[in-house]
Amino acid sequence: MSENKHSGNLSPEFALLGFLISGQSHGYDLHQKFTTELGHVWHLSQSQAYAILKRLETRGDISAHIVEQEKLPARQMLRITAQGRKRFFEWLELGIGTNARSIRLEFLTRLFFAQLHRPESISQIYKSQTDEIKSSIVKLETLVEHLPPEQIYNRLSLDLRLQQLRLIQNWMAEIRTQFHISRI
Amino acid sequence: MSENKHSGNLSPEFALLGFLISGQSHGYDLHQKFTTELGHVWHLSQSQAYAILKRLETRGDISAHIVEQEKLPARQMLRITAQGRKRFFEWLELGIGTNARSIRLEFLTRLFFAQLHRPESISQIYKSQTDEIKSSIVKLETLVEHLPPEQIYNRLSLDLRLQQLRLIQNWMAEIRTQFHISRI
DNA sequence: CATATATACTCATTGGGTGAGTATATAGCC
DNA sequence: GGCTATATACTCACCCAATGAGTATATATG
Repeated sequence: MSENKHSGNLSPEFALLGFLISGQSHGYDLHQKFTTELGHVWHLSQSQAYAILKRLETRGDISAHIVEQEKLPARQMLRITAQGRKRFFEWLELGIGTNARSIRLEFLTRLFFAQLHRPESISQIYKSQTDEIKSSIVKLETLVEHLPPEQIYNRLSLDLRLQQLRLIQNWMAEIRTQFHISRI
Repeated sequence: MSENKHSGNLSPEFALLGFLISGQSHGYDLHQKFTTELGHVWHLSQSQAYAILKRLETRGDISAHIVEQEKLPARQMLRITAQGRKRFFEWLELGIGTNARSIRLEFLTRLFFAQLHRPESISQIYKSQTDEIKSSIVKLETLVEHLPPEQIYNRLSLDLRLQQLRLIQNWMAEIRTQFHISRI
């Protein structure tokens, strides 16, 4: 029913994985990259970044090995594993969110990494996102239609969500032209 | 910087408190009420409702006493305390969110309970919300202005957030006429 | 007579998120 | 020389959000 339901893939973890596709790195650097490149898309505190990386490691999506440094504290060098790579590209091409927030966050992140690692599948990714939006607009429209008229707060909420989705459609159309994404 | 920062007041806990203003009740019933009245504003699972109520109790915002029933399981009858009442009305008149999601969620919830418990302060609540939106639009606009042109994903993100805030302004203007809220 | 639905609540687990702390190095400033 | 700020690199303790499943009983419906 609602967007609070977290689908499990709305999280910066795939972004961290995405940065590791380009080569090994460590927590501090990944957080830096994240902040400068996607800092206004979503926020990730340093401690959160480390927590997510720890989780990715226990799951086997990345592997860590310590690199001593002469003066500064030791680094945990992180590499993406085959499994992590697999999960990342699955997310890149399959993962879709349906609410305004997750679209802004996830779609932009996906676009960013698709540009980097899979430019050839951008139009596919774009299409599945717009399709998802269209279908969730339809769902919402029928929901609103059948809503008892006395439920004014529920109606106001659904109305706004609908308008937000339509706004996102326009915003995405803009992106299509900006990125020269072909229609399929 | 970002909206992920949870301000601590984006939570259905005040809604539960709000239902208890009208009189004592118990977890099951509160969750029912919540779902039928605000179920499309935000989602609250049963177990979440119980978890929040537990927290409110340990904080001293509500008090519980067990009422045995002949056949069905015992109820935990819940009453709002003086402290809880105070916290609720503070939230009602002071709490404001600044991102699209929290506005939809929190503002509608506040409006709902203000209608019920404090109709005379609706225009004040409305005004502080619209003021907040206006100022966060200004903030975003200057942010976008000074954003280095190469940060295209950050720009797209901020652009969408700006457009969403403007959409919310229109949506709120609609609410003003619907609820006959006077300008102050 | 079986099954679904309503009543009423509990528990274990995962994940999101903050804020502060630890420790060292270097660069700039007065 | 001494002070402070900033950068590097990571850890820890804590709290809140959220799900999903489980427990147990009663009543209504086919």
